[in-house]
Amino acid sequence: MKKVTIADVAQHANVSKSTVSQYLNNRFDYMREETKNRIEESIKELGYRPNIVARSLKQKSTTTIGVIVANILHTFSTQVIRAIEDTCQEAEFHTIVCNADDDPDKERKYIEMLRAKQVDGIILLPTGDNAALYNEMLTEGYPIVFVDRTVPDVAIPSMLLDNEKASGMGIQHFIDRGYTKIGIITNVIRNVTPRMERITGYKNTMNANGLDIREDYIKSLEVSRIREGVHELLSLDDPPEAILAGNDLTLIEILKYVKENHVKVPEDLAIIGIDDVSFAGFYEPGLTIVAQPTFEIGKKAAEFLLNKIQKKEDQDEGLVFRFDPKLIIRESC
Amino acid sequence: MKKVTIADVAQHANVSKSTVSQYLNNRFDYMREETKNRIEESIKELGYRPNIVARSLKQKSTTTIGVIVANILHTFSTQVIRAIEDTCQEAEFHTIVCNADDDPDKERKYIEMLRAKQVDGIILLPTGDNAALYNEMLTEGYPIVFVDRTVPDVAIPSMLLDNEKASGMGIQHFIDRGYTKIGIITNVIRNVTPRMERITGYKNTMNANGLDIREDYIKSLEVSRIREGVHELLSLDDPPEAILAGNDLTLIEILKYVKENHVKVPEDLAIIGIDDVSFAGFYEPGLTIVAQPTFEIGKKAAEFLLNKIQKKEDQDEGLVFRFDPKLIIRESC
DNA sequence: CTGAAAGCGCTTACAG
DNA sequence: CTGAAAGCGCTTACAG
Repeated sequence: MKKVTIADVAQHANVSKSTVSQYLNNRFDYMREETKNRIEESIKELGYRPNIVARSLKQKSTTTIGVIVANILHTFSTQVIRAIEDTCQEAEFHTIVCNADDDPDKERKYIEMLRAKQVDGIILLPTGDNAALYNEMLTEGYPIVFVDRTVPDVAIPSMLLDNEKASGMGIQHFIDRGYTKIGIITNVIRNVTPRMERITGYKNTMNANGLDIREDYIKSLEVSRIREGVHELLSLDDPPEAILAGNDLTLIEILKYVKENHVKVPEDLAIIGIDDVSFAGFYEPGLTIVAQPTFEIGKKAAEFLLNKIQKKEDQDEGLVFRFDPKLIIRESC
Repeated sequence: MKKVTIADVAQHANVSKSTVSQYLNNRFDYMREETKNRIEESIKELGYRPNIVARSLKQKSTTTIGVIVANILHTFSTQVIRAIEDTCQEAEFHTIVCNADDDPDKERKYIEMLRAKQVDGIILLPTGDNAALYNEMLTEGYPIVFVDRTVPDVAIPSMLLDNEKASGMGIQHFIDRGYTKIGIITNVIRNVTPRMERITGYKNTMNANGLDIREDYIKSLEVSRIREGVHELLSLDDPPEAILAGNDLTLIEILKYVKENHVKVPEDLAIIGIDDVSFAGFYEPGLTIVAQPTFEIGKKAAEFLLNKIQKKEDQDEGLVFRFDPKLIIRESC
């Protein structure tokens, strides 16, 4: 079963390799009908399949992009990946997905590998800790876009949620329902955009409604410590009656606590989460959620990158693209 | 910012391209320390990054494998993908993941594309409807393994759950808890291994316990019709008191029905699902589940494929590898 | 210990 | 309308 190459087809069809190549690339302008048919038949007969690696080497394009996510465990990441794949699919681009696992070293390694593989561009949900490397790619003009986060002093186009608005929406909904003792829990990795902006949104909205900000109502913890955090919050003399979960993983930890301690939602504790988790609708009670437009975000990121790759012209109409969150009201508040 | 190639490094270090190539491939046996250092420095100075596409063309290996899943919406698929990626990662292989969306045409197209891209092998969660194509790859000796399903008359190695045992375990647990009126719902796409085997397991276990099999307790429906199916089941004169959900998507539909109709679990209806969904633990009540060893399955598939790719020797000690399910008892039965 | 040369399978000006 | 030739950036016998 040796590979059949373009040379075999050429020989079989009694034409030159060039002509077969023209055929493969749909340049029929100057090709006689008869030649065309002969080539077509030879291809079928020999079961020829073009070698894209060879083509890539010559054309300097692999029609493949890389996607590196900081942490694949987030619903957000998987949904964005899906959107990116769908969008690339339409443009006949392939994607290679890598999970940096919140580890900047892994991230760097993946960037190197993907570039060695000559991917035409990269979509990065950055860990944030490789600023020098990011900037290097930027100055080289290598096509890259960020998703979910921006990085200080790195002017790479970023597609991300309007995080302040997102937490603001959740908090405002609590307040509209009459809650005033409202806490927020986020999970901390590094000082990363979404978490900090969400806390800002919380504070701003509390202020705007004339409510005091109590630092002891604000918790930033590692995932493994969130349940403790909930416990501490609820053990306060004057505990919060509502909690905003900063993302899906945080929400899940809170729900685990709720189950373990037979907390009644929303009677004992109202809950709103950011990120529309799969079970929000049929969980009992249905979970009120601030959803991210994950599909739009992924789609925009992919389109932006593909544009950059395909046309050389600059399209950087902006650097930071903010997307609007959406409040989905169910029963947990 | 023109690309620096091996020729540039060679020139800069004052050696030949061959020698640089030796260096890159860690063949230091015959290289003077000094040469080595010179090359090393030149690489750093020039910021040289080898072009893997060129290497792949020459070596006829891309150190990349393709993974095509029939339907990415299943928890099973995403978990298996994760395991495959982790395993490949260790072997310095990359993966390209494609979602066939239960569409045999898409599947065929992906297989063609991946092979044109010269991936070294493919892991397929087959739709099942491309038997001719599967067999073609088999006879060509192209490295391929199946996961989750076998396909009639296609002798490709397959890693999959012991499905009969899985549903048997669930049914036996119902029976052990005193249930005798037990139904099963699966979602139907095509006549695909897991679904059919799970129904067989159901029947066998009922029989083994001296219980009659009622055909009206067995439902195979499209996802969108499952809620109706539950309704029909529970509207029977003599309705089942326990239902086994054939997979995660089915389980979710059942839970939606439960919520909409205020069914009490397990008092009104005991439930067991196959596939350990993310929320099983903190859902109220905790969901009793028959879990698949998704990580093991994915790992085994990847190892098997990589073996086949790397050593040419045949390792087909078997054709169908069955994995044991595990019952996780929580509160829904 | 190192280099010259051929070749992997394509594409692309260019010539005719 | 079609072909010969060069080249993409590597690797790999082989020669010395």
